[in-house]
Amino acid sequence: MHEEWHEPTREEISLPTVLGALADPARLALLRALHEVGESNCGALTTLSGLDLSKSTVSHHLRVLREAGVTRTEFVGTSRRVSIRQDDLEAACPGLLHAVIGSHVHA
Amino acid sequence: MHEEWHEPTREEISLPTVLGALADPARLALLRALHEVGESNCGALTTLSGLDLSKSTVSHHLRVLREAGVTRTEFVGTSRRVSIRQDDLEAACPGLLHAVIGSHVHA
DNA sequence: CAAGAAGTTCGAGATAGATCGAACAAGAGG
DNA sequence: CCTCTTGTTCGATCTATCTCGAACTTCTTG
Repeated sequence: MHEEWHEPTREEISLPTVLGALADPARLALLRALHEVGESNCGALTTLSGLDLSKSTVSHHLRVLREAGVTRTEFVGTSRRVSIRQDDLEAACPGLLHAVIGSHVHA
Repeated sequence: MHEEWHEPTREEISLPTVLGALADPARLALLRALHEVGESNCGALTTLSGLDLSKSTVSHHLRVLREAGVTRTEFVGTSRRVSIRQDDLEAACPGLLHAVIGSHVHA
């Protein structure tokens, strides 16, 4: 099979859900790493973000981001290409991504 | 007693905590009502926001907002004056409040 | 002072979330 | 075909969150 997963359409993106997805240090770290590098696969992203979490946990976090509409995930062989849905996010929650990514507040 | 509660200083405000505080429809509704009216007390805020929640639940949500550094709460007799810490929030998480309050994404 | 009004706190119940290891699926390479 | 690499899914566990009603604290007011 491996039909793509369900990712919300731009109109389906909901602010509380997005905020919930971002309200976790691990996911924030993943998102920032992703923003720096543009796009990446799960393993590289884990390393890049400096997280010490199991594969399954990272997979879980990436799923939360994906299902909130924050990221896009494409199949590339046995790997995945993850990227930020910048345009959709900007349309749904103007300014939010920038505020979160660019913030100097950490941890 | 009734010394004021502990509210985080501007420097203590953390992005994940703020995002967590905002990642709830009820708190988002309270915050929007608060933003419209400038400042208010708990009861009026409950009415204004159109929420159908018990006093204790609203008290809980306002506590989460307060402890995240999003709102300020002052004692006024037996009532409370709640307001948004706009400056501190803008300093700690630039653009975030505006992105969240001004968003056209609902529910 | 007695009543009432405004909130808080506590304890309980239910639901959601984070994390892991083990088992699984599927492409890539020899 | 066998094995390695990448991720996903499942089940379990632990912790946090939402919600309420009941009891309490403090002011305010008759």
